Amino acid sequence: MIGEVRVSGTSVKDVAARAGVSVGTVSNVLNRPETVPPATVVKVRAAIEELGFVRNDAARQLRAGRSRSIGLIVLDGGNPFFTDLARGAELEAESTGTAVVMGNSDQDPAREAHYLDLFEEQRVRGILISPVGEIGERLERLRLRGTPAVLVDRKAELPDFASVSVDDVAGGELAAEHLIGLGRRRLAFVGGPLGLRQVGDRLEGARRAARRAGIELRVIEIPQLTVINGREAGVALLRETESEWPDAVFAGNDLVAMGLLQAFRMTERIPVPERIALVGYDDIAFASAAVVPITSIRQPSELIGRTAVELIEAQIAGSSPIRHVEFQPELVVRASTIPTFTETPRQHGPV
Amino acid sequence: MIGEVRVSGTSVKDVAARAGVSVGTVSNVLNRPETVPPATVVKVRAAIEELGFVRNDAARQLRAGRSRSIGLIVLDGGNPFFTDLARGAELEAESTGTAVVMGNSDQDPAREAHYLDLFEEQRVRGILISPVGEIGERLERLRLRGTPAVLVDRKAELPDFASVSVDDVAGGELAAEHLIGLGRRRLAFVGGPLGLRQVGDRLEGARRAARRAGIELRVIEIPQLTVINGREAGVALLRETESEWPDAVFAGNDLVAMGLLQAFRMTERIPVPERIALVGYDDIAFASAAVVPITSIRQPSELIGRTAVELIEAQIAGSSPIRHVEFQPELVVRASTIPTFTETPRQHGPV
DNA sequence: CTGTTAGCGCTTTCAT
DNA sequence: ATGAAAGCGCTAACAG
Repeated sequence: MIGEVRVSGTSVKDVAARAGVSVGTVSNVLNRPETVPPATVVKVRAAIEELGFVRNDAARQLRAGRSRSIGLIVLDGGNPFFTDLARGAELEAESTGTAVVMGNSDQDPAREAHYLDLFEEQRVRGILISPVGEIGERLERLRLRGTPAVLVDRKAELPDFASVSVDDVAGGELAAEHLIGLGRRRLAFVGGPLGLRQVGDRLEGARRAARRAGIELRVIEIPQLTVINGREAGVALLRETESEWPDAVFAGNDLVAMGLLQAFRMTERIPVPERIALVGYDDIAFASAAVVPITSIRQPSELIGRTAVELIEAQIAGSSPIRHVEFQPELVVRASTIPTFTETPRQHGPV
Repeated sequence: MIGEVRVSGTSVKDVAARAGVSVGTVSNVLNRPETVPPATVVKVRAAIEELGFVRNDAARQLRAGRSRSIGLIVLDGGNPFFTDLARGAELEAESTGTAVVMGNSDQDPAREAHYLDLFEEQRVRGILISPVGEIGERLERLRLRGTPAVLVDRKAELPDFASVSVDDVAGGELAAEHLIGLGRRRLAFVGGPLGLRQVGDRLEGARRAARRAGIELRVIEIPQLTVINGREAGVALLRETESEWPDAVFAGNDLVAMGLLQAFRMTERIPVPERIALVGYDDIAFASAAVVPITSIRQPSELIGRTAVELIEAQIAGSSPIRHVEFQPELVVRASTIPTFTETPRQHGPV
């Protein structure tokens, strides 16, 4: 039924015995084969093969003091924005033989703390985190104990913290200016929680643009940036008398925009963009494939991931002149704001 | 600039010294506080706090012989199907204090092997894998050395292998029967690589249904099940003379279906489903939000993940009566096959 | 109830 | 070029 299962694995000692050499030599074959005579290498490799020896990483790490992984904590594992970011981080880390392990906080501070503890216990090389709340202090303690961290998708408040962010205020302005430039006058922002920096900043940017144009900006807060919450907000909105409706909505991210779109198109039949124009955020691959392709604010997700890993490595090397990188977002116009706009697929990315 | 960084962390020994107890007691406070007098616990906890002690997981694992993680290897980290599956696995694992670490093989056997090696070196509790090719032998060796594995999204060929799968042949039949039932007579299957079991099975199911109905099924193979490949296949298809076009396409998964849809709607203006009907596979959340909501074959992705973790745990416990679980897929009809169909959002799932 | 100790498997001096 | 031995930090068995 279940077959022979060797409970305790074979160790370097067994390999050494089998090959008729010492454990030191086995270790050398494993880590610096060039320092060992070819004949010995062959012998040892054969023994490894015969015994089915597999190096115990825990022992290795214990000895080394640090693991060869980088921890990544994201706000929403299901959001393609973070998936893309993670892939960028992986690609960058791969080149130095480092693995990226991802944890999903789901915007829950407790889960966030849990992963922080876990990663610290694992002695990861560094932590990339898109934080839920204020964790400067926690990260500072971490650093003092030897685990560097880099904030991703959020600018560091504390001076000596590395971070890779995108200017969300500018992004919010881009979105609102685009809508206002289109002649829209009844703007609404749908997103949340507003306490989340990214969301707050995007709203702030939109507010500035609205103020400049002398128009109002209605704020509809939702608990999370998800399709479901977007759809619910959309349904609720449509229950109001039509004269109350906005003529343009800026969604906190593309998932919310997709939810709103579903509500507008399904529950009722509100033409987008004719009756209500819609702008999302992140430019995830699926935004261009939506019922109505969604105008969005693009963030260089993969690049953010890559850069964050670079900053970690720089911090480890201790030769870090760059402490903070901020990218600029970019407006990508599609049919959800301009009716006759020819749908264009996303230019880059693997999808 | 970078502040004091304590290179070597504090250990149980330091904590013991600080608290004026022995290391054994510290360990007891950490692992079995109920066996230690409250006063001592307080003292030790205070010392831990003051020293900023963080348990070294590598040492713990070395001692324990196994880690508290489960490895998951997926074919496509960007595919929401696998994201959902991973979340199911995490939720299930969480209850026993186990972490799930995910590796993305991207359908590359080399990357797959890499993660397999990595996970084995890490002495994970078990491995969940959606394999690229035939790896029965490799998994058998793994099991012999003490690491159980469960195939996910694929039925095990070898008798004594646990697996959690969905009947892809039945899924393919469902899709094709639906299209045929709608009166379509020129069917095409777009997907690949055909060597990938899931893809091959879905095609096989479609073939059976077609044969039964006495109609042809054209096969268009693409290198990967991605939006890009789907789009390219769609564009190529439309370059043929119109009389050659199929009137119904069954896509290997929803990503491919979305790509095809983009091609049909953008490059040219082919009405879906009037001119060409379209069925996808997986029923990812985004399928219902597509330009034309996509009819799809639903797989219980989260449940697959949960179940796989259960099977691993059962295997570890050695009390496993169930070795193989197979779920049945389900047809979800949307506008991409029935023109007047009222768009329905996905009923379940968090998005 | 608490302290002492052996040892998990590996790497890395230090000798030979 | 290779071998012997120390020690990374933790836990559990055993002794007191």
